[in-house]
Amino acid sequence: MVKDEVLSGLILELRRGTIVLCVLSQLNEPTYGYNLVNILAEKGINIEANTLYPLLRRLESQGLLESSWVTSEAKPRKYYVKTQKGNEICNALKQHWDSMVRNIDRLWEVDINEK
Amino acid sequence: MVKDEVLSGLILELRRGTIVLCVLSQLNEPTYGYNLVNILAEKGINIEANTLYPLLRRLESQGLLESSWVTSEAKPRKYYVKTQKGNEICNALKQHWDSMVRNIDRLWEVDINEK
DNA sequence: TCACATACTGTGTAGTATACACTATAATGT
DNA sequence: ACATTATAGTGTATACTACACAGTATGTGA
Repeated sequence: MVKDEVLSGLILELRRGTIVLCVLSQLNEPTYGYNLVNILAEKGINIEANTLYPLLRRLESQGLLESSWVTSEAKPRKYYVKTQKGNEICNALKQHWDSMVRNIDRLWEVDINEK
Repeated sequence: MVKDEVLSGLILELRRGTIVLCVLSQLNEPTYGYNLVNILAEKGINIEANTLYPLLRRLESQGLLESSWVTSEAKPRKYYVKTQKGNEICNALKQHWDSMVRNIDRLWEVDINEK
């Protein structure tokens, strides 16, 4: 069905951008990528590991996250955590998100003054 | 400030994808592009005309919209309206949007069972 | 009548991001 | 031994938005 293809493309686009918001929201505590995938999945947000890794690196290069390797555990893991800048941006982004959500909801309200 | 550049980039990405939803939501009645820009702007959603036009064409090529030129008025205008398929997809997308919004909201809830 | 703003649609290009397939390795369970 | 899971990484194709630019017609003020 072609309809489904179009729809899933649009859904893909919808998710886009929100992923950063999701990731940032969870990184108050140092967390490694693989774990983050699971945390988000539990909360209904599915993101592929190989989509997440480049994202984490990008956010780090933008100064929103900082990372450190921990080798004392069984497997070497790279822990990421929000920087102060990351925190500020996360908050600003969330605020923007909330207002976007309100605006979009309003689009479905019936306009009483129509015409 | 570099922070603002990063932030506006992320906001850009956040908007992305939602634009289709916004546009579809308003096309129950035949409307032309320029007018649609104004309608959305009134409702707090700003989109450049030259961003909208390619989008309308794309949605038409995907079968979600259909268009017709109206030349009887002062200026020739191209009116777009949702097709039935467009309507179905719009509804499905909105449903998906709502559940995404709920999931994301939940990310900010404090987890009582933490640890 | 000239200039300019505004209404209206269109196109081309660059930047950037996600998805997905693939590589790689070590531990753990069977 | 072998399969699976845990863990991180890279490269490429695809697709979209933003933005600058093009182009026409109408109305308006000087």
